[in-house]
Amino acid sequence: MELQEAKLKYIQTWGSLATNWGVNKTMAQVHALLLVSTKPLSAEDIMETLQISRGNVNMNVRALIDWGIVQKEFVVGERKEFFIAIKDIWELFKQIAKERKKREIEPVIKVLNELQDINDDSEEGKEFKKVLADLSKVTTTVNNILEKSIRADEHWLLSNFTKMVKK
Amino acid sequence: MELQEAKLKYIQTWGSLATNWGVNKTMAQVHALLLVSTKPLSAEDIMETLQISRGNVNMNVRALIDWGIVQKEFVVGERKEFFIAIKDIWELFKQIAKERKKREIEPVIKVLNELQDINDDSEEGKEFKKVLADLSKVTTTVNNILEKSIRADEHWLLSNFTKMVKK
DNA sequence: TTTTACTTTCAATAATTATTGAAAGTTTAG
DNA sequence: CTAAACTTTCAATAATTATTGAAAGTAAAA
Repeated sequence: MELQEAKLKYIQTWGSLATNWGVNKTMAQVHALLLVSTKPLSAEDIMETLQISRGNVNMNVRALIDWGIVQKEFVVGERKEFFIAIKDIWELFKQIAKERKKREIEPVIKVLNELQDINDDSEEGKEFKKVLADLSKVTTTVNNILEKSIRADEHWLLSNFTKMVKK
Repeated sequence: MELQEAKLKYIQTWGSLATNWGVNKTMAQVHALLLVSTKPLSAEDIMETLQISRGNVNMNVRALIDWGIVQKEFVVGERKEFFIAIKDIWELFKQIAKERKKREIEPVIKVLNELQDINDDSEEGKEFKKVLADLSKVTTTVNNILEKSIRADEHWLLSNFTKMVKK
């Protein structure tokens, strides 16, 4: 397979996989494009390669910057902005873990806590409390693992994960 | 807070949280409803409680069964079908892990493997191969953890997770 | 200051995804 | 067998989400 062909295939595929996990297709493609680009890209570069509008590029690049996985970069002699993606994949993994924790896990923990105090001692009430408590336990455990992963360095992560899997 | 109020709030909240992670709102609500119900529910029960159509109930219950987290149950003397959700939260967690692994992680690994053999020894080619290799490494590691978790019993999971977090 | 080169915003529109509900299909009872 | 009680399907429609593109905003250059 040729390099350019492989890159395009990667970008396309990443986009369609993303939709399976509820991620905007274009956002995934922009990220994939920046990830495999050897040089910083401008909004125009992205527009051309992905055949999308200026507004769309702006929105999605902004979202990626919000996720902390893309950064602005200034090129000497150029007035416009360029963008690059974090290339260190473990760093990328940690950054995504951090954001998902904040956006997805923490709100769940908050809600579960709010629901805890129920004034009901019936059998049904007890069962409901049990379900809530169990959900809390799993969620908190997942949260703690993410927390730890985010703070860890690559070596710790790999060795722990590997240890876990081997045992 | 009263029990019924809390249950409804839980069902509602679960639905809106779900949309943040790309899960169909109704599907999440149906699951939440079955999870906190002390008895099996019929399609009609679900229709009434969530105020949705028969077709919608059928589609979403089917999807939940597909995910392996809801089961059909037959009630003596009743002709129609009833549904119950897996109540063991660790079992639920494992089942979801299993399905996500199959639906989301494995396709990624497949694509990354397909892209590996590129005929290009330029600097750019090497960099692209490096990105692919790194993506493979992270994905495979995550896959292995899920694999192990799925096969583990609750005690193993908890103790390992806890150990991991404490260290 | 004015012009130029850009970025951002957002109402309109397109594309996608979810939902309805009635008709068709299936199974059990009589 | 036929009728009744149920489940499933799916075309039509509603709701949601993504995208466009032109206008407004901003900042550097002249």
